Amino acid sequence: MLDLSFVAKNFDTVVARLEARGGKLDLSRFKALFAERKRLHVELEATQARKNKAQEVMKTDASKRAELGPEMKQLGQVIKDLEGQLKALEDQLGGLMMNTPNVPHESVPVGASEADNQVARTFGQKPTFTFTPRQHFEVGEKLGMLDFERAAKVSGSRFAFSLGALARLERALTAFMIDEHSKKGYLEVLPPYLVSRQSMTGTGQLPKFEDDAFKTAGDNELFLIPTAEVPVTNFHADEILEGALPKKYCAFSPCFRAEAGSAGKDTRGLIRMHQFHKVELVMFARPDQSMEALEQLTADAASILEKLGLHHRVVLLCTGDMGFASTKTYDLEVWLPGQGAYREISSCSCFSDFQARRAKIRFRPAPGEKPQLLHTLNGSGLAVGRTVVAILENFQREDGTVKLPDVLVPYMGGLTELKPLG
RNA sequence: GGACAGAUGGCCGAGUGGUCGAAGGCACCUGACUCGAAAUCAGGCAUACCGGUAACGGUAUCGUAGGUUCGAAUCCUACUCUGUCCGCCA
Repeated sequence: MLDLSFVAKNFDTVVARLEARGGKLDLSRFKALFAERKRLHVELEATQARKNKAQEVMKTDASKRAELGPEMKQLGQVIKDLEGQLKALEDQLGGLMMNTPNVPHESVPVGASEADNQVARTFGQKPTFTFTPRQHFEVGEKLGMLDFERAAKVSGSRFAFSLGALARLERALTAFMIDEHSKKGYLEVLPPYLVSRQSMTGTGQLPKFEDDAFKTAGDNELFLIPTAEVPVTNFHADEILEGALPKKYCAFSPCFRAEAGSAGKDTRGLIRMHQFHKVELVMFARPDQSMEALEQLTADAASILEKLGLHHRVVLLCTGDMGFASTKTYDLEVWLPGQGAYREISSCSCFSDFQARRAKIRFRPAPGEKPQLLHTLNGSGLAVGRTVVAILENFQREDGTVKLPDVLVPYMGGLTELKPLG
């Protein structure tokens, strides 16, 4: 959520920068609502002050109580009315702001769609093949290790069974990623996979994107996490962090997404699932250091791809392609030779104080100083399922086997390649 | 699922319907003492908004939402959360 008074003071600038995101956003009511809120607020306070003065008299002079009583009661009613009006206004204003995305950072290129994103850097080169590389689902099915048909029978579309060494590969990748990040000072966290409405609101998934989430039926409403970002960022909700920043966490979790609105997209394979695994990096940083933190976090995520030997590029998203809560985002896009395309495997974002304001996460700049909102960041480090995809497509051989990256061999119990299940 | 207890400032914790924005302690800040530190002593120290250059003044906030009352941290109702015990359970 944006800061109300900041928006009020810099209205034209804020609107201009939000419009760079594209889409429709109507803030025309903002100014009128804000002014009316202020007027009501002043009036309410003046009335309350009058009542408090009279109250003071009654407190010391009991004889006036009977005399002033009825008038006080009436004043009380006026105050209640004003409070009601004020609350209605604040609800409207709040609703407006809850559905308003973050302001893009000045270093973000203005653009309408992913076509306007900028490639910041590239690692490695496209591998060459002496045969036509297959898509990952063909490789997986040929190995007998990937089963979409039975998953459809059991759960429906956008689910998969992994079997044998491929299932193990997913587990190995997870352990590898967490070990690498732990070495760099990220504290491993195993978070809850179900969270409250409040937590989903804190990180910005709600109220605007409720359709994208799975939630439990029944009285105890809980949401299946779409990413570990939600529980791990909210880990520090309503807190004042006293220690050194940035604080760094990494968390493995399954992620659940309804994928409403992506019907027809990536219908084959593991790219877009209702359930997938992800190792997430989360940082809490000082506002004056959050941009450096984003560079660091992005580099830390990319280092996994480097160690796996996967060709990829780092893309700076333009204003039109960023997520709702983000002020600046880098995507890591890995090369998939089977698809002949770069695909997102990690998204690293700085949210400035947008999430911190919603979730009330603050820090104390120095002992004795006032707490202030900090900046939150996160990024995938990496999406595990898509990493499996990348390995299958990049390291496949003509005979259908797949060479495993050297760094994973210890995690695979010495296994160096995937061979068809016998 | 059943029974009971609780929710107060950064933390702990006291609190009688008006004298409570709230005792006391810890932490923190400033000063004194000291070569320096510790200890000790003195003072300061909640947040947000409004007005004011400022000093300062005003308003709200004691889990959340309501209610009673001229007046609520204090009484009533509902809700949420936490703790303890019992049951069930990986």
